Amino acid sequence: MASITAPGAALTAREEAAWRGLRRMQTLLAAQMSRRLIRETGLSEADYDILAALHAAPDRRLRALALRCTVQWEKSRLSHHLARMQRRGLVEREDCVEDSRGAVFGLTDAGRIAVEGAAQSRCDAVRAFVTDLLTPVQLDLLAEISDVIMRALAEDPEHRQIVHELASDTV
Amino acid sequence: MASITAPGAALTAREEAAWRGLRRMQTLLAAQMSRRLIRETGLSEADYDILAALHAAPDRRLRALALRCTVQWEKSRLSHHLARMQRRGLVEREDCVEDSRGAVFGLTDAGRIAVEGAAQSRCDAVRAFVTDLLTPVQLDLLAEISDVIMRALAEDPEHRQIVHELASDTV
DNA sequence: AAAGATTGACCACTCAATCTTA
DNA sequence: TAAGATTGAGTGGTCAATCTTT
Repeated sequence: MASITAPGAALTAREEAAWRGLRRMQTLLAAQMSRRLIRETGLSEADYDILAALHAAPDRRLRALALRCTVQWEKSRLSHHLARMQRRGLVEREDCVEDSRGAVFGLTDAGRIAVEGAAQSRCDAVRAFVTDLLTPVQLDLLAEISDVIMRALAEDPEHRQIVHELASDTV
Repeated sequence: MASITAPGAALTAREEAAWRGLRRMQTLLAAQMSRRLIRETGLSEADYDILAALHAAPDRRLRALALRCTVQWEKSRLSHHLARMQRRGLVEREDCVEDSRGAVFGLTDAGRIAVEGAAQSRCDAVRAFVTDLLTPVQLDLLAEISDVIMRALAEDPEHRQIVHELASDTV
């Protein structure tokens, strides 16, 4: 349905089904996962990603740059998000000693408690909506498919800049 | 990495890999696809979904309600988005004759031209980033996986309301 | 000049409240 | 009162411009 007269060649039914299915699943999954986690833990997935990265770091503190490599966000997004998390008391900002241009962010006690409390919820949610539903074979295949697509995206000129930006760092 | 002490049971490496892979792929894919389509066609994916639905409709016009069933959006999102598209001259709003509460939206000439011009770009982009990269077997499996997850999401109480809202309509 | 980071304007989405008609 | 739709406030994201340090 809804296949407009495509001069070259339209998507086959198989392609359309795979693409529409992927899109709808992705949207719904993200929306519901997000609502559930926020309700149960007070943290968004974005919050969790940041806090988990800090939690795993040597001294529970990381440079903004290192965080950016981990979560792979635009730098302005990271900046805005960290500012909001700081206001909520989840992280704290310090100056960077080895490079005064830099910024270092550390977990506050509240942040540590929040992320530790959220870990189980997240795990349960992932199980309920993804991993428990698929056979081991499907699970591996899904990882493989994601990987193939990711690789292609990484080669797209659009993405090159970001990769390049990040590549020039010492993490 | 970043697996915080989970009391119950943490995700296995296999699960983490599949989940993280899926999330990152999904984010990157959406972002790049979106940038590419906007650059090439001036339409976002959301725009395209709406215009394609209208284009496929009997008289190139649909009630907001029918549109909502097709794209499965929150009603406020649809309302805001249609208002913006109307401002851009892509759709036009009329009153609904059989139910004065309703709203009917139709394609403008500009809208028709835009969506017809975008069809090929969209098709190429889907091919380049998804369907060309996968074997037929992977493609079918991907559709199947999406379907399984969608089904589970649809059973979640969170989603029930939306389904119920939409179910009470005559499309 | 280039790199690390921040800022402000703007856009899109969600939630809850509202308005109108059935 | 409930259904179809709109509205406004609040949140999170992008882009481009900026500031400071290297």
